[in-house]
Amino acid sequence: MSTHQTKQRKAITEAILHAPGPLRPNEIQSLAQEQVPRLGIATVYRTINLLMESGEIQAVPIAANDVRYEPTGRGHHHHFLCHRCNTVYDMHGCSGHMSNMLPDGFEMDDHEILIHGKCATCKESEG
Amino acid sequence: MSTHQTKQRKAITEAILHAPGPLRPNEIQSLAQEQVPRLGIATVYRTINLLMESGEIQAVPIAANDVRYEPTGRGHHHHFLCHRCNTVYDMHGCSGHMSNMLPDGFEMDDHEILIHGKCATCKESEG
DNA sequence: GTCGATGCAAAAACTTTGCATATTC
DNA sequence: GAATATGCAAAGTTTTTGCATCGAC
Repeated sequence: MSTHQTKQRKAITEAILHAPGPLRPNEIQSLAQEQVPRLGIATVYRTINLLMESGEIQAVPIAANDVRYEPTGRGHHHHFLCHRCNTVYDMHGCSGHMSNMLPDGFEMDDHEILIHGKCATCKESEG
Repeated sequence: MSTHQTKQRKAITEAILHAPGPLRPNEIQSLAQEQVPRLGIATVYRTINLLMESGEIQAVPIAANDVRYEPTGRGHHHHFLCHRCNTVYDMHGCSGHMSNMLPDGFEMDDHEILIHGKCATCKESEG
């Protein structure tokens, strides 16, 4: 199965690529609608699933009923969730010592870290 | 608002408490139905939300459309998701050096780590 | 007996699918 | 022109809410 390059797919891919952190499906739709106003949510979900299967993006589970999507290929990084503004930020500089937690006989492929707290912007505005 | 002690709430709480790792709502229902066969899913969700508000349990986001719930008070620990059997295991022994990733001006409250891989049972059975 | 909790069913929210039309190659 | 992609609407899922009844205190 080959795929066609459409303005919808381009707008969706670029929205995800240019975002500073992972986005929710409805956020992806809103951003992509700046390029394609009539873009439907079904196309967003279909495109998300295609991009997931092709490995171009990945899901970032943040909380109950809150999954966001980000491009693969930003290098190894982790995430910060601000509990005031609900933004997820990318963080770099993982020290990587995880294997001491691994139970005997378990095999690790990957790991993800989510830090919870308050971001600099929210700290400033609220003290 | 005070709360009543009911066999439903007891069964749900005990299902979560006695599980070896975090559970999905439908898994909680199935387990609790061993004590209360007519237990409805609405009661499960209502109880999950109550227990979350009171801080007795917490959500563990695992993947898109996969949140599980576990008791607080198991001490600091993290999770392992087996991609063969889809079980989530608790892991202890976090080394805890996260702050080197924290951007300037950000404040960290907590962190969670999810390791992906293959568990010992699946490794044995599949090689 | 009062107030909170439950079960069921309806509603809301989120995600996927079917299908006629439109777009890409 | 053939094959894929889209938008819309309908169907599936998951989670929440309304309400009459039941159960705890």
